[in-house]
Amino acid sequence: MPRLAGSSKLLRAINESAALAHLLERGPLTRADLRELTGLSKPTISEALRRLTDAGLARVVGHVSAGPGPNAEVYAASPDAAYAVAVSVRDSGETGTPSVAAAVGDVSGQVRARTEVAVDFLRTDPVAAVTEIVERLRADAGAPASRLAHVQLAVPASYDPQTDSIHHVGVTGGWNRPGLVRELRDRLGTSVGVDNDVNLAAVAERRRGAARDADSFALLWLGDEGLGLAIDLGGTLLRGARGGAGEIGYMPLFAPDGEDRKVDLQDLVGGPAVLALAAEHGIRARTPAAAVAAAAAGAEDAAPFLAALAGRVSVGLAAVIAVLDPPLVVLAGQVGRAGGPALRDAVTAAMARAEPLETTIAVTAIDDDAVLLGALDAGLTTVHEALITSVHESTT
Amino acid sequence: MPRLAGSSKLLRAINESAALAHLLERGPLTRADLRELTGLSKPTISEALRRLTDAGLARVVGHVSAGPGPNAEVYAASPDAAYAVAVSVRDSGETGTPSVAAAVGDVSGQVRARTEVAVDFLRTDPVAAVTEIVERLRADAGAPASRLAHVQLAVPASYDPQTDSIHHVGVTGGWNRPGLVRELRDRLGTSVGVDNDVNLAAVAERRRGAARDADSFALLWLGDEGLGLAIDLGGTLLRGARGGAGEIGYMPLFAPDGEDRKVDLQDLVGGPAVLALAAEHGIRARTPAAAVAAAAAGAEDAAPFLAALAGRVSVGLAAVIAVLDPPLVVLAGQVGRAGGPALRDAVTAAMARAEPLETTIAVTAIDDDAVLLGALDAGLTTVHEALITSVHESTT
DNA sequence: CCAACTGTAAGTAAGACTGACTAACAGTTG
DNA sequence: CAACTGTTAGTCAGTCTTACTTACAGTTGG
Repeated sequence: MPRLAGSSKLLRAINESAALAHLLERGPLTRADLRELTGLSKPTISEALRRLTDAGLARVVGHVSAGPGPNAEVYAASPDAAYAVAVSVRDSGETGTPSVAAAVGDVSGQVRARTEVAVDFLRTDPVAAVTEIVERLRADAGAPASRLAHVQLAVPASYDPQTDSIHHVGVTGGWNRPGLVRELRDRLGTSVGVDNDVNLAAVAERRRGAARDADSFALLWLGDEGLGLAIDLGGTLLRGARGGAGEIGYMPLFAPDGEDRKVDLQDLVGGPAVLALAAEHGIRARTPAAAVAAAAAGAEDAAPFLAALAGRVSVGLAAVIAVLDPPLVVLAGQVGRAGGPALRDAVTAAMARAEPLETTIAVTAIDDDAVLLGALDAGLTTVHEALITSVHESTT
Repeated sequence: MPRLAGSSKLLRAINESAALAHLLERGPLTRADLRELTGLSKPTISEALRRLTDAGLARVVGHVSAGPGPNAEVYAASPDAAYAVAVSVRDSGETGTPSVAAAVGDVSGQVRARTEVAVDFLRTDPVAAVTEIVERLRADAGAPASRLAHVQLAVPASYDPQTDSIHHVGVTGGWNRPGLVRELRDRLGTSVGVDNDVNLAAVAERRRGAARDADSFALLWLGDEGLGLAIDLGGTLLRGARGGAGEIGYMPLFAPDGEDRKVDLQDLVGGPAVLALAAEHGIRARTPAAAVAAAAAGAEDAAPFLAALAGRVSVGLAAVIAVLDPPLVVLAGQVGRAGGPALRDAVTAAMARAEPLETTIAVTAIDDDAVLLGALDAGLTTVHEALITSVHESTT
């Protein structure tokens, strides 16, 4: 419910925003398309487009001929109206120094530059490191600093916006000092978003992956190291009170007549546990993902291993399904992806044994770096919204 | 993001809606108040109020004198602009016939009539029974049929709007035939909402109970019979794919070295389980709630019983907290209410043992029929929204 | 094969209409 | 008398409708 009120200026702002929003969401459109979409008259659409072009937010990108008559001009949101940078920070194995992946995208969604570097956060301050990477990448993409609108960080941790601090950091170094994000914001001069890496992978999954048509879904991340859960409810991510939703790695499991064994889900399906389980079944590999990939590819005696793994996964999923009842669960992460359809079928079978299953299980459909792409998607969405509301305000 | 566009008519509609929305949410207001809230000018506010009054949606309810000058007129949304009826269907024990509670409320939130009857749904068709109750109650309240805008049903079951069917019904009779709600809608000639009783209790808890100031919260319903979970995320209830979110009674519990014992949460904290646990500790009572009430009141040897019960409750809550991370959990239902602060403290202690607890545990603050009141709150909210959008449309 | 013609659609210009704002004012009350 | 409520009059902003100009595609005739 918009509790909005105002005079004719508001009207112009609304109409102009609507036009821009359609251009951003649906791509290039003619005046006639916009007329159809907004229900506005020809002169009004013309006026709105004129103002948007003057403001540098839209431009003519071509002409289209549809039968007799003059060719209609095709308008699109200017790709270089604004840029977003995504930075994905991750622990690259227990020994290696953390690696940072980053990408710049423009308003049209195009990736304009991309990089990956190793950073030792024990010796480098996160703020300095991130600032430098962002600046270099922006320069590489040829984007003017004034057009850099948003920086989206992905961290293997949870972020609590209320206290502005990052918790459960899986990365070494000064990441968990409070106020870090504010500092970054000040240094970069842009808005800065921080989110859990698994949450951002879910964003990518919704945009371009297996969850494209899902109403809601849960994404279970089975990584080489940790595991995590992202919950997408109709396109909105559930983050929890302190950004701690989906921290199911720490979910204590119930031991019925229980001497407290303190078993949690991480002990069952975390990377080391998967490796150990594989070894028990005679499958040896360097990483959990490799072990699962071998099994999925049909190594001898693979079926029992996959079944055992699927059984463990289903334990965690049972809780998720009982609480949330998502129509779709996507398996992702290095291990999830490696498992492919074989793991998916095993999990489906394991779940069906416990209860009549009405939840679809799917495997991630993203081959690239899901976290980085998701962060970019999220960042660009933020930029889109900022542009739309900026139209609102500039007209005031 | 409003993808709204239009001409001056839209402007009028927006402004008028905004005025009505404020009247509905904040209660009686003067023109000056509305000017402040909407930012509109005096003539515009006057015009909007004139139109709302003409449409029977608002009226002058008094005058207020604030210093010199004429006394300002105080406007309020007409209480009798529309009515909502809430109907709560529940199983009253295993032997008794189901009981139905119902109430009529007006736009101002006032309860105008209320009733409670026993209905044998084995012999009476649900549609006929509900229609009759609604009609009688409406007549009792002196509300004209044309003004009855919405009927909200509360059922001890989950409702799947996609298939228009009610699942897991705890009530006997023809409740689970598909299309029932559509039928009811046709018969009553109003919009009809159906929701799980625990969800609706959560609505009441948010409006007038322990969760009034919470950002989000989970409500754990410990009833004399079943248990349930409602999840409120910033004022929106999470319902799940097929209305099955929060069906944690069926959550299978993990047995570590598991011969499948098929233990679920219902077996641990369902009514019979609570009664049995009480008996083990030498506490005998007719209902689970009575047992817990006795313990909370300080019956001898009560502490170990409460601790054991709290331990079981914490098993279920651990899963909820791991998945959702709510800032607040409210214990409700007959057993939860009976437990009072004693149970709350016991659960808090049990939870703190498992992990550093950042979640507040509270006891319901609603003494009346939470489900019925919540259904009425939900119904009236629907009515408010309908009124606001009707203003939008009537101006078109 | 080319040139002119015809019908259709894109975009613009002009005038009418709607709604909100400002400013001034009449009426009330402490 | 001063301050405040609510109305009236006039103005301004923005969109709509209608009519017009211009451009293009396809067709027809030499």
